[in-house]
Amino acid sequence: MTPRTGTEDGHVPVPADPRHHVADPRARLRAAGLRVTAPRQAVLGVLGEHPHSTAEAVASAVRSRLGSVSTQAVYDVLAACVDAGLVRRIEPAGSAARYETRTGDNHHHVVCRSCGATADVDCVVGEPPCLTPSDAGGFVVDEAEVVFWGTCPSCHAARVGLAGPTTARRPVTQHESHHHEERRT
Amino acid sequence: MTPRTGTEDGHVPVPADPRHHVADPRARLRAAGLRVTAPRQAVLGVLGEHPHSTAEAVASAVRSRLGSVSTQAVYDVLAACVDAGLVRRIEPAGSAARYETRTGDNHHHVVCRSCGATADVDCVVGEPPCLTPSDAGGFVVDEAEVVFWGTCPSCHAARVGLAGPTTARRPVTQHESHHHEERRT
DNA sequence: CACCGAGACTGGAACGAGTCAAGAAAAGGA
DNA sequence: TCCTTTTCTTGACTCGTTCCAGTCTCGGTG
Repeated sequence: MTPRTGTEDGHVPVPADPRHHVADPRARLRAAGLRVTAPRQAVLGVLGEHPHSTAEAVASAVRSRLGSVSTQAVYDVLAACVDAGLVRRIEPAGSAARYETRTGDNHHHVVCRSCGATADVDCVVGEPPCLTPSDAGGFVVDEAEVVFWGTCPSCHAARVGLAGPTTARRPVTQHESHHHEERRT
Repeated sequence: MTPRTGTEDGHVPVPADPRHHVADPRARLRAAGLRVTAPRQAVLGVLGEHPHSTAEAVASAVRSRLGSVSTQAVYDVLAACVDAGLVRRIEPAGSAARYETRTGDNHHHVVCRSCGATADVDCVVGEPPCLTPSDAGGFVVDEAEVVFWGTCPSCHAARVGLAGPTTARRPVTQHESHHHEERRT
């Protein structure tokens, strides 16, 4: 994800989007039976603009809107929203958890190995083929989660035209984010 | 840290032999060009017997064989083996990393939501259908990782016993009960 | 429209899983 | 065997996240 610096404009004028995906946070909170508070609206707003943000990224974005919000509050809000089904939490290996407001459809993700950028991928072949493992060893499966690993456009470009010095790119992944796998082109 | 130029790249992948996870640890280590040490043999041995173990589980199992081995040594060994392609590391959301000796084939996993038990699942429809997302948003994808979430046989039985059928699909990500382990395909 | 209680936030400490660094101990080729 | 290289031991430390206890506030009620 790209935590751009300039953080949004104070309020979202309901851009008349197709679904209520990007609808007014207030409305969604109410609909979910959750209290409407500033931190919650802010969190939903931020996530709407920057999907796949980490808790910390959300926290700082929220702070830049509201002034000061405790980290704990952000975690609480996120947890509450996840519980209520307003937010989905994904946890790609080797990085902190990321959150997004697109719920309901079981879409998947592509994650960049080098910078951690994440993008949505609609369900693979149209229908969920992955939902039926040939043999689940007796498990009762209720969800299939797919993560595609690869290289995002910009990292790929950087790598191809490389020879470039260590221009401080965005070291998004602090933990071991490089599982050198390759093979299989 | 971005995987900048080279540094620790260029490891020589071991010719993946499907039977490797049954072979003598010593032989495998040699074949991979790694030194043969007691901790390493023990780690591979343990993983052979208990696939999908966490680092901590491996550590304690190894200790019960060798007496005393530092946690750090276990992490080092695991990392070395992963690098050499002798061990694969998986990291299901909400639990610590797990390791297995079955490498080479890109198989997937089923994870039990309530106890964390993990089992292998052979690639879904025979061939990897998941490897080709319809639209990867410009990403260059090189691997697809699939995790099936559900309930393992014993947890399922337990649940059915005292409540209605599995209807509640809530994210049970609490620290799962310990040492509830595997079952093979 | 002030009141009140469950449910939100605050701040700080605590935790689990891993990583880093420096030195002691071995593995194995010469 | 000796010596170099790699591995193991200790122990401090980071990160992301959670737990706790106290304070504040949303929003339903009198």
